[in-house]
Amino acid sequence: MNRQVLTDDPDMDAFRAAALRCPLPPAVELIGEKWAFLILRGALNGLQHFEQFQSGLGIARNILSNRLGKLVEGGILERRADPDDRRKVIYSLSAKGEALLPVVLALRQWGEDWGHGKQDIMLADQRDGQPIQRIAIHAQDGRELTLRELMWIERTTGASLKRPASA
Amino acid sequence: MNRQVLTDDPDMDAFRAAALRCPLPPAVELIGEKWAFLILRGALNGLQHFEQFQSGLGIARNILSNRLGKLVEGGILERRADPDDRRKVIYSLSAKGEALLPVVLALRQWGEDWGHGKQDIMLADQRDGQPIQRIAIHAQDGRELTLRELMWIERTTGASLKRPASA
DNA sequence: TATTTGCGTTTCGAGATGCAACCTAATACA
DNA sequence: TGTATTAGGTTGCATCTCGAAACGCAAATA
Repeated sequence: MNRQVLTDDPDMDAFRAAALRCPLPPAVELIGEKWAFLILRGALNGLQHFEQFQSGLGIARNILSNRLGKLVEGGILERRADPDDRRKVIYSLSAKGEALLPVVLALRQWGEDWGHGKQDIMLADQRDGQPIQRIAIHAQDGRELTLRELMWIERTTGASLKRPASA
Repeated sequence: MNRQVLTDDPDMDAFRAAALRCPLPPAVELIGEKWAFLILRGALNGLQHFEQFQSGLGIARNILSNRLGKLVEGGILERRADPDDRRKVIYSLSAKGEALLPVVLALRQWGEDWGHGKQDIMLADQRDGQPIQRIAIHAQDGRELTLRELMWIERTTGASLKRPASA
């Protein structure tokens, strides 16, 4: 009964096996969706209230309500009443939500690189006002790496794997 | 007729104005979707054929067909006939598609950090077998920066902005 | 020639989405 | 005080998308 379904393709089997423990699908389930991602961007830019998201993003109210709920449920946003105006609700990023900044920034950068419009504002270090570095994959020695310069290794042993198997 | 709708909230107006030129929405339109993202992961891991994606991801055939088409249309995947077997079609990443690796990796890393399962394999530098660095936001001097250490500046002048306005 | 494989398309029911109208509590205004 | 407005939803309904299974067709295989 606990027999594994195997194909004649060892790569596929490896892929499926690895996919079972892959952190990506649950993450995608949470923010891999148009509105969730745009809400996240809004929150990173300081939007806090229902009406701000609604008019800022142009999302339908019922969908916004649903998405905010899921993001809160997923621990990305925190929901609390506004002490200054008890009609209002404040949605703010949790630490888990703020940790998504590199993902959003990497995607923004990709969008700019590949012609989906360029912003005339950019992020900078508050300390000296210098723009931040590009987001990239770096080797320990600091070199930038591309897909073809990478290999998979086992976390514990460091042993190398012939083929990739699930990001 | 070309009158702009203004609210009484200047932050919101700035946000909406910036959103019009933001590279994120088009990017999200392309890959900000459950299956598109997982197809991308598959492609980064060497999946090439329709049947590989289908059985590997467990996606319905019509949806897979549709998503592959959109990814090709969006320039992320390239579609060509397999010279060795003309029934087969090879979907391979374009340069534009490969450039999404940091996005996928950043999200995988986030998933691992926040308890959505940890892989026992990791990416390493082919040159020395050392694991890659974490993906993060770096200042010019190399320091890692968090959301609160960042500010927005104007790209051309370097002038600082009081408030953030669209990632 | 008959069968299998690869890559789709078609069909159809279920669920998600978007819009507008409505609701309720808290606040602001007269 | 009474009335209007605002914030944050919910409800109803038409439409769109999704997913599973069946079907089609060309190329490969037996």
